Amino acid sequence: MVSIKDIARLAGVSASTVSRVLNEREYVRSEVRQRVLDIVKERGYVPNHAARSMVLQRSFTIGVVIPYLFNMFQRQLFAAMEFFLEQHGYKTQFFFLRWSDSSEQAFLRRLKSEALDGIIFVHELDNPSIYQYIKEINLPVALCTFERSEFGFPAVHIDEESSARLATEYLIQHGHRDIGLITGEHFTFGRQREEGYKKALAAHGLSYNPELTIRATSYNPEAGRAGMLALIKRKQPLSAIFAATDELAIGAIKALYESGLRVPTDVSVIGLDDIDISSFTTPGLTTVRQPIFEMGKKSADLVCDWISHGHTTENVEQFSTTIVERDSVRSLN
Amino acid sequence: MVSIKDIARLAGVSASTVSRVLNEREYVRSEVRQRVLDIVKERGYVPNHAARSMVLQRSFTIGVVIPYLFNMFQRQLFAAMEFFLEQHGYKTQFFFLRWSDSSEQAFLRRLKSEALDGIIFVHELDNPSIYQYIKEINLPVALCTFERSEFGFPAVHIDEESSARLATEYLIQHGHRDIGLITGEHFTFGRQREEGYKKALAAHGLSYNPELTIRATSYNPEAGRAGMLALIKRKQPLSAIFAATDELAIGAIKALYESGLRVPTDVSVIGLDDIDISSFTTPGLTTVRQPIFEMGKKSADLVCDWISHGHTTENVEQFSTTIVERDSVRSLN
DNA sequence: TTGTACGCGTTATCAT
DNA sequence: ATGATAACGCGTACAA
Repeated sequence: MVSIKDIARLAGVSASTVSRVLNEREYVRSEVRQRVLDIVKERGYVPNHAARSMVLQRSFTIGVVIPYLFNMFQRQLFAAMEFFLEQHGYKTQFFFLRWSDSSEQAFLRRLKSEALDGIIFVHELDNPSIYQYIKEINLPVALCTFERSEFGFPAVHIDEESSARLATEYLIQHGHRDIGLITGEHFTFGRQREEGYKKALAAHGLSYNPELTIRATSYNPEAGRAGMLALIKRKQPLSAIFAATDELAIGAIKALYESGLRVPTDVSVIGLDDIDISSFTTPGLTTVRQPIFEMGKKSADLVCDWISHGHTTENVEQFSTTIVERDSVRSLN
Repeated sequence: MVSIKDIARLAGVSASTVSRVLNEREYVRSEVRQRVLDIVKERGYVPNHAARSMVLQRSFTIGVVIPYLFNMFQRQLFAAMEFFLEQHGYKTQFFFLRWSDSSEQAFLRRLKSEALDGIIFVHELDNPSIYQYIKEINLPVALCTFERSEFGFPAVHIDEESSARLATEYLIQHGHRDIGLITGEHFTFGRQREEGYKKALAAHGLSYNPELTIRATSYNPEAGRAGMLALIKRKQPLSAIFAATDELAIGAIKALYESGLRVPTDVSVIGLDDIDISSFTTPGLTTVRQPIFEMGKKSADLVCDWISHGHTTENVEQFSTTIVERDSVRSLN
């Protein structure tokens, strides 16, 4: 492997000079600069990453913490992040976290040993001690799709409750009264979306029927399918379903068809997220859109800003959501 | 940041001893060992990654090269890889490649500066010079979902042609004669799957109608939808479609419904890959299954084996594929 | 404008 | 069984 010393020797200068050239500092005669550059190119020299991070005490790496079984929504999110992080000059290191304490502990160890320059959380942690640790060492961080105001971290998110309310009210406005909910028991957003559903009901004088709520252990299609099947078994009057995520909705639609119920003829379904695949389901899924790409960009910007300009408090950005009308909701009016 | 020297000082020993304890080498009195371990734990010391890689000349990192817009099949694949790579003690560094030469050049630069211990390609490269470079520096590598026998790299893949033939013959066995193909113009596997389709036709005395073939610019649902729409416009007799990937199939089904055609009543559809979502489409997608998880594991094993035991030639593993019967194909018999 | 010397945190080698 | 020292490749303060 060719090192800075090799280049220096070849160019007849010292390593410091090569370093100066490479880092575009002043005080280098332009003819020397050119000679060095030529040799660098000729030999295909590239600075060693480990050595740089050691002396600079920086890793040029930003960690992105995501669930091990990331869903399609998160997939779109972190593809966007990686893209913008690279534009900012950072490598992206993904941390796939399982929903367990030991997994979080392992993450903490890796965190310490890798000297990350910053972190983006796309995954809400169970254990607040990790947030606490990050705050203590003052590590630049941004939260994406949730927030924790008690730590004062920059965050980008949507108003979960209002978005869920938007979805539920769409159903109500289309004449639905017996509206079921499929959400998940984990994560704050699942509870917030449930809350939005209840508020929509209350605001329109509809009573909340606990028999119509399913709290799944996960947010994927399989959980949606199982949840819907369980809901059907309860034999409550039901004309529409609000699924807290699009993946849940996709599973619910599947279960409905398996049970001989057509969507939206017999039961209407609305989701929340607007993942890629939602426009390709049959029927197309009516849902509430989160601006995924923009949120990914913004969270990348937030960490990078913190790294270069220091932490400016009060930068929690709330993105707005909109209804995307497709074909999974029938109007009863 | 607490370093090995701090621990040494605190324990009243030298840094070498701490290092020996941490790396579980012999020649350390057990009482000293215990004292060091206690302090390490108390201070939460974790070895610095950059320093280790510098002295060991290893990064403990394996690069995984995937398309920037990875599909759901690849997503499942590299989640599996990350899992097994971590078990082998390696970090995973993802390289999202765009389909362009400049993107490949940028990859080459990163490759040099990061001193990877190995690479897994889940993405076939356009430019053979990169494979050439890797071969020259003898960097451990494994190919996943394709192979390049001219370089003698270990690889795991399926028999693309036979798998496509399997899918097409399934259609033929169910009485279909007018069978369309939607594949992609990029990547070897797209052409191989086309070849399998043609061979199946020929083997059963069916003539190949070029009007029934669509070569999309991509392999995602949107491309499948556009391809199917174009195919319908040609107004050829058509009772079934072989889509070269499940994502293509999902888009094709969508287009069919949009055009007032029902699946499988009017047109049957079969895919290839068996991605997660395929069991949740309506109707459930009949397809050919690639053993995704096993392939991810095997390719991780292959690089790790090369790293630890050197390159054993002739380790190209071909996984077999099987038909997964769901509801998107109608029997005409 | 350029070179020398040192240090970043760790491990391996050699001496004790 | 343990410690001192050199080395990995780079950036920077300081000397020249």
